[in-house]
Amino acid sequence: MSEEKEITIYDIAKHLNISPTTVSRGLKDHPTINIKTRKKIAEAARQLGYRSNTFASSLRSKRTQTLGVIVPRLNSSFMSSVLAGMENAASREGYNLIIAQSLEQADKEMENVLTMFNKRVDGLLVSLAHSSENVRHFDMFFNKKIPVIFFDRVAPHPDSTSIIIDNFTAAYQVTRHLIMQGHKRIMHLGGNMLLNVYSERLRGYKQALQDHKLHFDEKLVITGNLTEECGTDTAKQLLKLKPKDRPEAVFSANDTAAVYCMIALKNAGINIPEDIAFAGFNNDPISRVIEPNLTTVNYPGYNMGQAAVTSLANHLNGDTNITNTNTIVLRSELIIRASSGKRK
Amino acid sequence: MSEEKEITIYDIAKHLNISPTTVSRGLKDHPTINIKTRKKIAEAARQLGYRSNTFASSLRSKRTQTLGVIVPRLNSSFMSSVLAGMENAASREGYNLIIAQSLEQADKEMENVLTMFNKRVDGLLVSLAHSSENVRHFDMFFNKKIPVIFFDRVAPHPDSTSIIIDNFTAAYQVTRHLIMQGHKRIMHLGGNMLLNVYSERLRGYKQALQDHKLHFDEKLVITGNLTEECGTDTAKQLLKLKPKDRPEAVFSANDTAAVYCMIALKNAGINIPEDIAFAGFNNDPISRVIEPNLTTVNYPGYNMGQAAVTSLANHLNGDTNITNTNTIVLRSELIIRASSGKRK
DNA sequence: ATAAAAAATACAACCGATTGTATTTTTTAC
DNA sequence: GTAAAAAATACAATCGGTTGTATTTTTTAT
Repeated sequence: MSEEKEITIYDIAKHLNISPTTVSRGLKDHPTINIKTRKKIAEAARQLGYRSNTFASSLRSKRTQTLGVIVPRLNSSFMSSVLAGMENAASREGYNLIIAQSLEQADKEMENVLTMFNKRVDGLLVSLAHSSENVRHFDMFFNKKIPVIFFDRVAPHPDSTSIIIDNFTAAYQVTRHLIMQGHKRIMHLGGNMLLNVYSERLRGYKQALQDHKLHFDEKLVITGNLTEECGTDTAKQLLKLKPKDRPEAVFSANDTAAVYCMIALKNAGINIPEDIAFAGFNNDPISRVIEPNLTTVNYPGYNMGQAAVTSLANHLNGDTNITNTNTIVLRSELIIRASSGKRK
Repeated sequence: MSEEKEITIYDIAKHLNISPTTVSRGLKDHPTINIKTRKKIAEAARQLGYRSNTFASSLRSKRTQTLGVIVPRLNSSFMSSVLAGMENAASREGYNLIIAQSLEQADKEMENVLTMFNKRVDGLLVSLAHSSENVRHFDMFFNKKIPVIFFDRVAPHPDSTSIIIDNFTAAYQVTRHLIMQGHKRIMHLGGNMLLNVYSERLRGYKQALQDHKLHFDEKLVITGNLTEECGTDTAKQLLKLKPKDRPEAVFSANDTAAVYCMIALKNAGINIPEDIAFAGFNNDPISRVIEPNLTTVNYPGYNMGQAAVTSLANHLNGDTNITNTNTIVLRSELIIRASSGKRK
């Protein structure tokens, strides 16, 4: 049963004493091949353990049944959900995923794009790196009309579709919720404002303040990289202030920073939410472990991954044409937990 | 700038008036090609908008520069670290990753194996599904001498290498630590004992008890799927017992179950570690958020991913021969935190 | 200056399937 | 029975790199 050598159509041809052409056509049920011959070929193929060589055939055809995925980092709770959803949909649609990470670096992202291009992926799914200031490195895809879908961290481009949540509205709702809970001086801890996700959240925050006649104070907006350290540092800043100068609530653009900020404040004896309320973004697992549990926005990563791949696959199958679709907005939801409770 | 026709090495050759062979070798920095020629080729390639045709290349070289990865689930903290490490190493070694998840189902795993086989991956990296009772479905790889590396959830096989941590010793250390803290009746919350990782941890637990002259009580071993729910359920069981019958400490085979068990117990007014101490496994982010912080074992996922890919790549490059390597054991470490403190 | 060694480049076969065209075989029509 | 039409099969070029070996060019040694 051990097969040392790869079986080719030539082996089948020799075995049946017919030509390779007939075998090739027979294997794909070409109508000019006698039906009895086709049966014999199929039988021989199975018997000999033949498997088609996709490279040889792809040399001509164009499709690889492979999708490229480029993400900033693989190891975040959100991204791993996205990938799980993508893999699930891809598997269902008969595609494979080639995955690469940009590590937030624009040059690595460019490199990844090139690799995907050379690998002849049928389509590309991208969440942009921090340092990607434009999307010109995707032009090779656009020029060749290979579909590109941006998700989460997107950039507007006429030839591509974006899949996002409504960050503006989500942030608006978070902020409004905090306001409704009686908090007036609300701080926003945001990310890199060059990225749509963070700038939109800031915009939602501002709009909510304005709509509720609250003064927008520039000093209450801090931007950082939203890591653990960033959260801890923010806590340090807060602790330097006199208690009465401290904001009454903090709306962080992600859960990680919120949680580590909370931990540091709690260690300093500050009560949450009585002294300072908190809200985050993403609905990471840690948001349900921190005490008090963190109010946050559920970010449908799994669905986003599925949606992205499904759209792409439909486009490639010709079922729908994605070039007419500019943006797909997924539903997110505010999850209210104890951290955003009322003031004492 | 729009390129209708694909540029090939023949076009570059003609353009520079040299042979296609030289172009081919020049493009991959073959040392026998003059460095000035290489530069000229690279320049011409960029100018003409050349992209390598991987099909043609794979057809001839029989190598796809692609590694297959099959994991139970993509969206866990540990697995996403592993993948990040794998991607990092793969990128460095010039390989791409095709990733699929088995969702813990043996039949899905078999399907994935077949896909990877037909995609002609150069090697396979696998963490086994819960329900995989044997590894016969990998025989097509073994027969063809395509290297397979198992990591984390492994099965012994003469033709493959396993990359693991020393689960036995790690569990031994956790248990010993709990004993040293003064805990005597220690419960073990374990996973599917058909999997090496969980059976080894149980073994380490037992051995530590024995070495410290503690009686092993079968009733103190519970097995489950180690999910949040499993943790919560375990807490319910514990709460049903009379306080004096409760174990003094719980050693859970992962952090998720430990943390959710702790949360449920805390909600019921039980103090940790004064009433019951806890220790987990994996060093998930949640272990540093739960209060008290969870004593656990740091599981070097990122390193494991890197090590797996690096070994595979070295083997494929012929640098080392992996068939002589049975097992690679990575260092793990006990991380002592407050949850395993002394009894009141 | 010349032979030997090393470096650089070229030749040509090859990987395995596809496809337009040619050839052979079978069927149909008269 | 024979020519024309239809069906079935075969030939040979092709896709675009790769690679062992041969050839040419350059460098080194004597």
